[in-house]
Amino acid sequence: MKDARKIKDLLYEQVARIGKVFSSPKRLELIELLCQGEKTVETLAREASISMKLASAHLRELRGAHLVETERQGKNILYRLADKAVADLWVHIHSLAEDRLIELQIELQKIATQPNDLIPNDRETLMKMARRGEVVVIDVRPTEEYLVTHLPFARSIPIDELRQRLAELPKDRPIVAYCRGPYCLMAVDAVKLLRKEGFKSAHLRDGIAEWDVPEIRQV
Amino acid sequence: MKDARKIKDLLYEQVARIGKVFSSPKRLELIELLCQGEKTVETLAREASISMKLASAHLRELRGAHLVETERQGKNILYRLADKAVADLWVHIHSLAEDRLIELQIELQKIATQPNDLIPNDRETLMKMARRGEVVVIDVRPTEEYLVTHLPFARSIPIDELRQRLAELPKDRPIVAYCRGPYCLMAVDAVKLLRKEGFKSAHLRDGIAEWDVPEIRQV
DNA sequence: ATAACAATCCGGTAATCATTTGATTAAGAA
DNA sequence: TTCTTAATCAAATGATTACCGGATTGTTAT
Repeated sequence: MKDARKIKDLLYEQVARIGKVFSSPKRLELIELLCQGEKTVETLAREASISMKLASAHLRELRGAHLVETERQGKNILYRLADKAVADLWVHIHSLAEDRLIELQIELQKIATQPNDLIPNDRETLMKMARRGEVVVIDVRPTEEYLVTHLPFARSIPIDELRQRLAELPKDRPIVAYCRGPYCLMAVDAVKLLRKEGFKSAHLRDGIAEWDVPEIRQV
Repeated sequence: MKDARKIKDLLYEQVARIGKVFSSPKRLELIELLCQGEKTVETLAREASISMKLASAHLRELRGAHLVETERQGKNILYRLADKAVADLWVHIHSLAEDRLIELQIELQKIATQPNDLIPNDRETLMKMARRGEVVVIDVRPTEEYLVTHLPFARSIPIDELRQRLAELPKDRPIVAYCRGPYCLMAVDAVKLLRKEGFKSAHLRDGIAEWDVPEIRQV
C-alpha cells in the first residue's frame, strides 16, 4: 500500500505547516503581540525590535498558514489572529516549554521578582481580593491593548506613564502589575519601580492569553 | 535597554525549540506513534516507514527538546513521551491545523467513510451505547498498543487479524472501529472491510490521545 | 500631478535542516 | 573470543530558511 503512505505524508505535512510557524523565535514574539489585539506591521516590527521588512516576511508565513487575517486601513495594514485557538496554542506551547526546558526555567528565574507574601498567586483568591479592593491590579501595557481586553478590576497605567502617575496608587494596599505574559518584562519593571518608591507590589506572570485558557496549570 | 532585548530573545528562542520539534512531518508521525505507548527505534522506524538512521536522528531532536525519555532494555532502546502534555500539544496542533487549513480538510474528506446514521458521533452517547452493548467498539491497533490503554468497552482486534476474526462480531449491531487518530488509516480500512462483509460499521476519527484531551471540540 | 509613507516583492547570502552513507558503540548470543 | 543486532555518531549532500538591500505597489496628503 504505497498509496496510503503518500496520503499520510500529505496529512502530516499539512500539520507541520502549523508547527513551522511556531518554530521561529521572532514569529512567536509576533504571535504574542497579536494576542494583545490587532496591530499594524509597523507597530509589530517596532515592538518586536525587528525591521519592517522582516516583520512583513514573518507575517507572510503566518498568513500562509491561515493563522492571521489582514485588513487594510488607509495606509496601514492591520494584522489580527484568525482564531482564538491560535492564542491558545501559543499558551500551550510556551507552557510545555516552561515545563520541559530547564534552560528556560533558569532564564525565567533570573528575571523573576521576589514574591510578596501579601499577594496570592492563585487566580481565584486574587480576583476575590481585587473585587473587594484589597489589592489594586494595574495593567501596564499600552492603552490600546488595555482597551481590547483586560482583567476584571484592572486599572490601565502604561509602564511609560507609571512614574508620573504614582500618586494615583495607594501605599497601604498591594499593587499587582501584569502585562502581555511571562516573556514581557513590563510588569517586572513596574514592580521594581513601585518597590523602590515604597509600594507593596508583585507581578502576575500571566497575561490575557494565559488567563483565559481554561486547563492551564496554576503554579 | 539592549539588555532586555537579549533576555527576551533568549526566552523566545527556548520556546521555539519546542516549536521546531513540531515542524517536521516525520517527527509529528513519530510523536503520534509515541502517543500509543513506548516503542523501540526499530518499531518506530518501521511504522513511520523511514530508515532507522533517520528515525534515530529525529528522535535525537525530540530528546534534545526533552520531550521524550529513553530506557535501554537489552539490545533495544525504548522511547516514550516525557509528559502527557506532549501528547496534548500534538492534539492541539493537529486540531488547529484541521480548523485552519482548507487543504487538510479536503484531504481528510477524501479518506472519510460514509457516516452511518445508527452511530452517533458524540462521545457521550456513543459510550452510553457501548456500555449497554448496543454497539461494539473495536480497537484495531496492534495488541501492544491496546494493552497500554484503550477506550472503555473496546475489544482488541488488530487490523491484520480482522479478516480471520469476523465471526467474533455480531451482524445485528453496529461495529465502531478506532485506531491511533485521524491520520491513521487502520480504522478506515477496517470499516471498509466490515461493510463489504455485510456488517454495519463506522469509524471514530479520534484515538486515545484525542479522547482524553478535555477541551477539544467534538465535531 | 508629485511627494511621502506603509508595506510587499524580488534577488542574494549565510546559516540551518533533512536525509543518506559509512564507520562506531553497546549488548546479547554463539 | 567473535558474530549479530540495535542504535548512534560523523561527515557530506541538497533543500530550505532567516535576513538584508534595492526596487515596486498602493494609499494618503499636498
